[in-house]
Amino acid sequence: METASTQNNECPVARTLDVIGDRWSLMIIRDAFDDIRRFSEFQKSLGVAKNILASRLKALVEVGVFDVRPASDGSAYKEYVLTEKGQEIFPVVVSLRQWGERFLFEPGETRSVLLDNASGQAVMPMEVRSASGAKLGPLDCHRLRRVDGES
Amino acid sequence: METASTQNNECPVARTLDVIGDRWSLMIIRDAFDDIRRFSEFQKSLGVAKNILASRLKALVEVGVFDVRPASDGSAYKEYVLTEKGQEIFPVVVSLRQWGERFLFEPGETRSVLLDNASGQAVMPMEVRSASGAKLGPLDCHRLRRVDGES
DNA sequence: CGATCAGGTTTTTAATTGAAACCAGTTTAG
DNA sequence: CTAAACTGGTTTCAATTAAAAACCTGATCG
Repeated sequence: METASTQNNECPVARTLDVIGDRWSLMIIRDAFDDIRRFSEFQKSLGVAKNILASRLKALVEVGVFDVRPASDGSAYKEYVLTEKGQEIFPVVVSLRQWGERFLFEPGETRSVLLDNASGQAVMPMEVRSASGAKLGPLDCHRLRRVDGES
Repeated sequence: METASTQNNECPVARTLDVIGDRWSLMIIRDAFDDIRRFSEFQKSLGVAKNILASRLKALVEVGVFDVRPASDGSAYKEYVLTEKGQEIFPVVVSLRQWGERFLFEPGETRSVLLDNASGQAVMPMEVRSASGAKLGPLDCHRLRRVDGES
């Protein structure tokens, strides 16, 4: 599944894409945020071939994004639930969603929107911010190669 | 390139992944945020086959993420620069990066980090927020199907 | 003028995807 | 209690896609 070129890459973006960056993984995770847990539910929702779904779920479990556990309804079947690591993908999915909402829909076109349960209002657009809270664009940042844990 | 199943999907996440959700597109865009502009620079940075790079750049230009224009150094060659639509992918790339930094590196391992030019400090972790500014987790939100522009 | 470089395209081969059939264990309906 | 249907897959095979390498055209450099 992983390519040797990106696997040991020191760029975190590359590593992330290697783990969850294929066509279906992020769709599966999106569904999981919508409380889908069982194989057949994922398959119905996504329309993906069962062999592909099986291989993706297996990979996502191996990498620690999902846990497999007995179904909560007491049946003998399994369910796939996001680990904390998986839940923390939420900002990625929301930023993908917001970009699509803004640039990929015609005015008047039907779409699904993400609402805050408490207020019923749409969530805020996500922004990159500096330590002091200022909004940062791509030109306000730079990458630096660094060893973690250095003094 | 696009699948019929996701193309007319009303889920913005699905549409976004259809446009920029393949193995290389987001890597190309990440490089663009790092001021890479020319074909040969992308190729050298990514190590991707030239035909794949060419097809991705072409698709990304068609979809309005990149503009092609004459090289800024006055030579007869081209360069690929992000449109506004492309620049707005920044939050997606940063959230991918931050997830990878947090979950995909061992302590002490070399990585690249993203710093604010002004302060030299790392950027803040991205968060999903409600209209009132409260941090929202996946359980605090729900999706709703809606027609845009309704009164 | 010849060599080299930028920016691809074409060809060929390898890997991945997806559809469909199949299958074992589980649950439900009668 | 038994047959039918459902769950969660695996296997097989055809078709699509990706990747490597060779090739090509025009631009630039020496």
